[in-house]
Amino acid sequence: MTDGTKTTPIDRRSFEPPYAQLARSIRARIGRGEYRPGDRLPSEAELCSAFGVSPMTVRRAVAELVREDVVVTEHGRGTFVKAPQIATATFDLADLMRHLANPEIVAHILEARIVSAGRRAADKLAVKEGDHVISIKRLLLHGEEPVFYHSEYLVFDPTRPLVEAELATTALQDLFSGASGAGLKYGRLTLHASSFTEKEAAQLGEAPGTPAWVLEHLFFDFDDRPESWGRFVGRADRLSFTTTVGIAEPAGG
Amino acid sequence: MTDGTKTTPIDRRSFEPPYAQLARSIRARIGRGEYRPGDRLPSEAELCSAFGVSPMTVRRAVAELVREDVVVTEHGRGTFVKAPQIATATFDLADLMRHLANPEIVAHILEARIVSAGRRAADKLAVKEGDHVISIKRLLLHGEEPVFYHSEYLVFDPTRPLVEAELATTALQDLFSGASGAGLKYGRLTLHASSFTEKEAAQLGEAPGTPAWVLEHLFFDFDDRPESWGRFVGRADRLSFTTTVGIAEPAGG
DNA sequence: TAGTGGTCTAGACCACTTA
DNA sequence: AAGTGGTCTAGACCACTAG
Repeated sequence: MTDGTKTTPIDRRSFEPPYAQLARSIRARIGRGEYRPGDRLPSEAELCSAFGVSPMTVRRAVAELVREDVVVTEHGRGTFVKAPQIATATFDLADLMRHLANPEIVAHILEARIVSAGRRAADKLAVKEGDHVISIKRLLLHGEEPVFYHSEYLVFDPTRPLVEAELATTALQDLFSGASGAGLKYGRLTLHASSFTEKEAAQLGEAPGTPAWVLEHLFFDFDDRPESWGRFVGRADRLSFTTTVGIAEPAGG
Repeated sequence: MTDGTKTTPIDRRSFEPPYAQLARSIRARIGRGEYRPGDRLPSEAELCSAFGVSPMTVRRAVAELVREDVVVTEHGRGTFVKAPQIATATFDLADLMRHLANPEIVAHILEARIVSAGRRAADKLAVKEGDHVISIKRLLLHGEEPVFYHSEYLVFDPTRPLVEAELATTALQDLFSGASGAGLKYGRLTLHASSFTEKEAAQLGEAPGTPAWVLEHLFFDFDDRPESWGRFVGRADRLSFTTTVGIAEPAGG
């Protein structure tokens, strides 16, 4: 560094690769406040000579910090430390998964039959209202206690293999990890804050109007045709989504 | 490729760098179903010779697809196409930002004064119950219409510069982009599905019990001390979070 | 013009998997 | 042993920014 502050050297015998050590070292200096929001980091050339690594290695370390939203690079000017921002936070369904991946939770099929598509299902699945679709209702149980209600509609097409796979999916893990999705190209997920309908409340043994999460999913095949549409519904107060912006871990390294 | 299928060659005069062209090309092949979930991609060496680029360039392209959760690499085995997974979806606050970054929306300060910390605020801010803290209440208005209510508590410490910066923050943009956060190291954000309290409902002109989003935020300084704790509250039915898993865009390239 | 990040090359060595 | 991804080197040229 140009300021003469000691830098932790790279340990080439470590299991941790140099780019990761370097990223951790810079992250720690920011975390200790040695570089403050708005400050410019040493240039890549300086970092190269300070740590004795090649440019590509430095770039990889910096790229990692950029992904973490801890610094921002400006072409021709330098790399600058960012203040933690609410705006760029992301929440991931891992929180939901921790909740549901519990092996004690099982998916119980309440109903699986052919029905006439209602207006909304027909719209989502790009079929005509009244056309046959497959309806599957599941209850996700933790022991005796229902925790999520799942309602799903599948396009009724004997030439498509999705249905069998879906019906076989009683293990919740598969439902989420896409085991039945080998014929699917992409899906759109929407997270709503809502409250239980009468029907949902009855299934879950809750009061209608209780705050609820709704995770809606719509999957498409490789011809961009909708294949399935459904929603998970569960009590709001048992689940929240948490994330961190800025440098989460206490300063070290 | 080994199967003899035509590959789009790299255009070196394009504004789009080779690694991006290559990533797009592979993504398109997956999107067209030429590589299906579970299939192995050509090895990096094969991609190098097929596209006439160096190993690092191939790796960067593949790394991009890994980040997108479209493929997974397995050391010593190969790179494999993944089925779209619910489990790995992430939602980002950009949706909320689009909602709030509207220049017509302004933050109106309802109240800013020194109060005694209640139990919850004291706990979050690591002060004693009854200690002085600064309370700020804001109403986020779209024209005449209130859309979000914001309640925030700041540690009362004249040696800390945060307070002035926070009070000056009437522009909502700053509140989110961390303009007042130059002295902050990190923050924890939590997203709840909930419903309006009496007080919130009154402020927003809604009925108590209406479904609502709550975005809670807790920020720490460079000594890992809590600095501010607060929450945004808004109607649930005006906002949802959407994301995509798998290959979103129609096949091309 | 000098300094910065952005990209790429053409190899190298290693660790892991499979046969 | 052969093939795969994981990492790194030591440069190169370019585009952008600033004085």
